[in-house]
Amino acid sequence: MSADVAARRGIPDASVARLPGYLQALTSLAERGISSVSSEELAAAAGVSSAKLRKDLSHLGSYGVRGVGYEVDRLAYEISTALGLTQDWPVAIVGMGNLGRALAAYSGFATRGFNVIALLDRDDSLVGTPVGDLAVRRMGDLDALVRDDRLAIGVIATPADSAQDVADRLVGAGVRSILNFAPCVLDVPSDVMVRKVDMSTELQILAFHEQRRTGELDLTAQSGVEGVVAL
Amino acid sequence: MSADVAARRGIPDASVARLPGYLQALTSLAERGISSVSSEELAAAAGVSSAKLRKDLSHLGSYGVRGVGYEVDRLAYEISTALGLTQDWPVAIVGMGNLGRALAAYSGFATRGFNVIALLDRDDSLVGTPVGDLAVRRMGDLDALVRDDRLAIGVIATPADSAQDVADRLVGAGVRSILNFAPCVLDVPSDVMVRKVDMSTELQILAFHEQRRTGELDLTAQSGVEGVVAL
DNA sequence: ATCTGTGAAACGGTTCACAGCA
DNA sequence: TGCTGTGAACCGTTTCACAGAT
Repeated sequence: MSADVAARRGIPDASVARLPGYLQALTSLAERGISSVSSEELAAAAGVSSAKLRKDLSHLGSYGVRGVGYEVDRLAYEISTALGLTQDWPVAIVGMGNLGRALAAYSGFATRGFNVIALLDRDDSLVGTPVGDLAVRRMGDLDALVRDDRLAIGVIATPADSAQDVADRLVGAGVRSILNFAPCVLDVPSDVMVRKVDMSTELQILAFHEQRRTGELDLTAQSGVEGVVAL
Repeated sequence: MSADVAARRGIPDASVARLPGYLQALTSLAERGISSVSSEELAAAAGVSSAKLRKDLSHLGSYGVRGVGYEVDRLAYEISTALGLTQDWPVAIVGMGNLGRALAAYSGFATRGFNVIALLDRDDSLVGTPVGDLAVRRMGDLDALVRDDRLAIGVIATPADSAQDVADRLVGAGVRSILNFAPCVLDVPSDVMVRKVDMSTELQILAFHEQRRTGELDLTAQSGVEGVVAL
């Protein structure tokens, strides 16, 4: 009755999220002149278990050779194809503060499949300022970018309080994939995909574990105690 | 027989990862003068389902009132305590390239529970350069930072090829929590926690879904076809 | 009447263990 | 023999649905 996930070209989300890591590891292996890997070796390089790696790759097809392993170049090509990186995706970065400028200068974008075609800022006094190879443009240019340059992905690098407004403009212009660096939740239509990157969140998760670790010393003495509340 | 996870103060990883989001939402509500929320409202503000929110909060304790909801300040305090944000965590950023400088200038750190106490770079010619309030220091200062300033969290903002070396030095100095912005896997002892933030990975995940979407048009005509391979 | 807190069911993802192929 | 590809068991997470508190 319900649409079978695997049947409709469906790779599980968790697998998709790991494919870039495999691609990174494969690229690194290729640079070192290695042309063939076992699932064990590639898994170690990507920081996952070999069973997980094999299961992930099985969703793409059968590109390994039993008893031998995977050909590095071939597998890298297949993963690139699965991720849609055989074409270059035009990206626009919105918000030219510290973070936005750092992202604009980041060479990792161009490395694999992405092309920063525009830098935008809501503040018209910044418009025209050169940042790297590009000049800052105004938000109003968004529609033209989507129409003429097939802009597909927007990166929000603004403060939290203008992020929703920027998201609305991106969506209005036809962008349906957003990478959000602002520390807030974006409200977008259900057909728009948002991924969030937030360093405070990551640090807070680290803090949780760090705190647990240092607090452990006091607890080992009296095990089983549950009702200890600090107040 | 096996140690019960929940009994030993164990909050599930998935819940911990969402607590910062709840805290963000609560802070935002508090700023708007709202002092009480239902699980439904808070869940909407944090972008999750209300059932998930309630289950997450239930791991911290019973801080809501049935028939009423949660007191904003109280819940924010409880989550802060659970995350270990009642104390300020000293953080060092390693790598003073574009990204490192942007992170150093990022005000979001100080906002909640973190204090950037040092900026480091392997390149001694950068040592002494002022970046914001701080001057760049040499890697050799790490031991002193851990010993004298209780440095607990290291942020790696170097290129990929020096990230492992930096991680080794951080671990050697006694840092056991690392936030890695370099696009590579770090090899560290099992008691060291690493979290990775990688914008290329995030963009590649977006590209996958974007590609799926545009490819969909061709597939809708002939449903159920599985063996279509682009080669 | 309302909304939290939570067992129980359903789901998705991971790990196991081995059949299948070179 | 060696390593991939995969059904089946397992485990953590999410969702459901309602008992319990105010």
